[in-house]
Amino acid sequence: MAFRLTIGQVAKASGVAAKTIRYYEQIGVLPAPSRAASGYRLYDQPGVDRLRFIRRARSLGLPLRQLKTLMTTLNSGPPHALRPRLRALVGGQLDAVKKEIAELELLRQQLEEVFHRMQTRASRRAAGACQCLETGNAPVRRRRREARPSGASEPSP
Amino acid sequence: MAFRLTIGQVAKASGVAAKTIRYYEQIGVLPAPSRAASGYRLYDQPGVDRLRFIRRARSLGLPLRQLKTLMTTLNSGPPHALRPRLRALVGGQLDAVKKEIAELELLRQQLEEVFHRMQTRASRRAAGACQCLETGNAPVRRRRREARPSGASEPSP
DNA sequence: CTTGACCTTCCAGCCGCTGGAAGGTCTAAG
DNA sequence: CTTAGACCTTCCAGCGGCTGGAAGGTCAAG
Repeated sequence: MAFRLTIGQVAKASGVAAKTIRYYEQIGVLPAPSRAASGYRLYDQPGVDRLRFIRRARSLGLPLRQLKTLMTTLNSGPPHALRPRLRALVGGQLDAVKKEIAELELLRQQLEEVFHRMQTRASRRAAGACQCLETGNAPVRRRRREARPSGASEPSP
Repeated sequence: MAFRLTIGQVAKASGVAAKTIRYYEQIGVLPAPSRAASGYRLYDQPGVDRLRFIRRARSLGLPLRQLKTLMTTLNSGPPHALRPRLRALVGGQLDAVKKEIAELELLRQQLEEVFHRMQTRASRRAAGACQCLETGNAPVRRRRREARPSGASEPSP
């Protein structure tokens, strides 16, 4: 009994939003699934597995671009060959994360310094440029972009 | 002798790319400067100061949206009033950075675990879904977005 | 039959720039 | 003078990874 899930069901089953699934398909990270007569997408077990894999990989921060090549390679060749590729990706991501942590620690120091300076020294001449932020050459950083919960309560498999 | 700099000169002087300056003006973070007969933008000392302030604030990760309200408030009211606002912004950013560091530490743990598992346990059945990435519910993370150097060699002031 | 939950497609926006095209201006050299 | 090239102007588009919303089709329950 090969089960077939609609996109909403597979979204719940995998913890990936339906819109995101369509997007993954659109950019070629996922292959197009079969369709019902109505045009509805229908997913089978491998489809769900792929999606869970992607979700996990994304939760580790692997970029879709890399995942895309990984997935297309996987769909058209022996699967054992991509173990080392995946390991390299994970290793690269590990390095990147370490680096980013180091950068953020630096930023934190700067912010703490500025914060304390602003507390203690009340600057007098706060003209066109406020001098409370005056030195320092840290790299420019974006503010946190809220990570999606992704906890999606693994349902009954 | 009130000096007037073209956008390229002020870009060098402030360490902010000319394109970025135009962009800041466009979104209302910076007021429109005066223009030469040719249409060239011309910046004066307060203009340069504002730009340096923005650059520093951005280097601390303060979002442009906030900076915009800060700057417009500054341009139309008493400057001392925004010291606490700025301090609140910096404090908020500090909290956000701490939180992000904590998240990244978690992610690093996960990546290290996965990396080591992939080294030791060679998984046999690597079918549609590779099981090496199978558990875990970390929030989704993006890969590092290369921070711009921003060291821009503060020139002679 | 109607309601409402689901599904489809497509287009637009988030952030903070950055690249490029198409054209105007300024400076210095030949 | 012309010309080269470095600068400036505007506008449009794209990066990543989604997410929101519009406009419309489908399906099961009441």
